[in-house]
Amino acid sequence: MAKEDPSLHGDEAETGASAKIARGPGRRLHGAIAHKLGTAILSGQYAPGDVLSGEVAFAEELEVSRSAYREAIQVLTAKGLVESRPKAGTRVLPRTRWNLLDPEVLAWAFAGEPDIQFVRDLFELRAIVEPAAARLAAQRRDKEDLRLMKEALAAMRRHTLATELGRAADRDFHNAILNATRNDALQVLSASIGAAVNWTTQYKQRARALPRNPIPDHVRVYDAIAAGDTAAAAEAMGALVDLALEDTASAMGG
Amino acid sequence: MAKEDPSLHGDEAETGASAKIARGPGRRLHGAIAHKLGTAILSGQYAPGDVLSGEVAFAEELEVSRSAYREAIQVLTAKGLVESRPKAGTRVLPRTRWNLLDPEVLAWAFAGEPDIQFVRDLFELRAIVEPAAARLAAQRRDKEDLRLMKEALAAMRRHTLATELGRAADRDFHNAILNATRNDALQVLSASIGAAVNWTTQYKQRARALPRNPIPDHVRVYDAIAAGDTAAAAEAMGALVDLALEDTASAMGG
DNA sequence: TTCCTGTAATATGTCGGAGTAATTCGGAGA
DNA sequence: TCTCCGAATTACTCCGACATATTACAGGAA
Repeated sequence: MAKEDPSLHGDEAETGASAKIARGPGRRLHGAIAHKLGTAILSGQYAPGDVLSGEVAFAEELEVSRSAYREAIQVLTAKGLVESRPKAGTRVLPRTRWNLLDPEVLAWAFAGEPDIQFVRDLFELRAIVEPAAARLAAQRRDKEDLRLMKEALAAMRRHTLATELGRAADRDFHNAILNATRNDALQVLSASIGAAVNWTTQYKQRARALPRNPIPDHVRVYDAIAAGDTAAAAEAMGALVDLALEDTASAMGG
Repeated sequence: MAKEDPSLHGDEAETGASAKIARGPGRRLHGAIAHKLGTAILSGQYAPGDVLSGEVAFAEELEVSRSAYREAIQVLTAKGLVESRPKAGTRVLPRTRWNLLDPEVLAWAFAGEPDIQFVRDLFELRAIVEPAAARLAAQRRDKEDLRLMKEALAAMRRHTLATELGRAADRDFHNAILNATRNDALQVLSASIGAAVNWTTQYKQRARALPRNPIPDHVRVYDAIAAGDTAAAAEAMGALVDLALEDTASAMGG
């Protein structure tokens, strides 16, 4: 088994052979353990049905207390990744039980090499949800919503998408649209997917610099929403996500 | 899974002095605490920004050990409901941070009197996602998928929706459709929403007996998927969820 | 007033042990 | 030989006390 400690932290002084857990400044110990186990499960290192070696054995191996290990297991259980029962141990649940839309699970899924099929699924879901969100936004937006969108759009123009500020403005733009839908469930879902999908942006940028100027497409979405044109808003947003899909697909070689 | 509500609310003789936790046979202690706190938060008993009284104080009040309390807090933290920092206590996070699509959070939201607006949001999301799922299913289904749908449909005819067996067949039908989409993310999302929405079925039935025969509408969906007619499948499924929405809305007085 | 620093309050991490539930395996009966 | 049943084993579950780390807050200095 690979003893690789993927980017937890390099500031580990000792050269221990054990897979010791090093926690960063902000990160809590059980959080670090949960991250380690979560990424291991999401990356397929543990298959569904596998049992994580006993509580005491595992805690010993990681050189942490059983309490810390247990709290980490609680987190994984809460996300539907594992289930632990007396005598039987802690087993990895089938994939259908996982809360794949949980932001943290999504982050774990993208921590290593993301599964192409899963990325495709997410884009597909996004292509379903985002245009519908734009349609609702076109129905329900008020002046304040439009002001926020316009502001974000201006910021996107000033800084390009190549800068962190520009990407933040992009997120602001989409958040403003989601906010205008007045639908909490939709908002949470879309934010999760959006964050995960944006994780793939790094791949995109690695492949080649920004493939084209995305501003006009954003403006089209804004105009349609401002005009209250539901069909046009959905159509324009659909084009926007299709664009992102193409770029990412070509960058990932899918 | 159909988990019966162990109803740890009603069977409490004591009045007010101590909010003692009574856990059912299968339920673990920290699970019961998480359920109690989760429903309290979802029902608005704790507003975002409120701090849950100190760890020791709270554990004492509930007459449980700190370990059990802390593990419960880990669960809530994992679902984005709360955040705890040293000295500052455990605070309820703003609603936008909650994982509203988590099955357990959804269950908590529907444990008491469900928020009308939230129910409406969920139905809206369902009306977006399910037709799209049917469209994908029409594209990608194979013979095995169709066989499962047909089987579920037959079971729905035999038992009516008034029986538990009939409702199980209804779930099977929808699950078969989701399965045919070959999209894990979509599947998880739709299953969560579907389960939550079906929770409202009890309200529906309380208002009046089945308002109309839903079988023909299901058959329309099946026929469209079997024929590979994407547009018809989406349209038929849209009609189905609209029907459910109307029934529930009138039953809830919304 | 503003900034800094020290302290107290509170959550986090650790430990070992008792309790409990479920799997497993052996034995009895058919 | 097969099935059923009970007891031992085993691993999770819960507990309470102790040690540590972090940080909000207050009080003093510039």
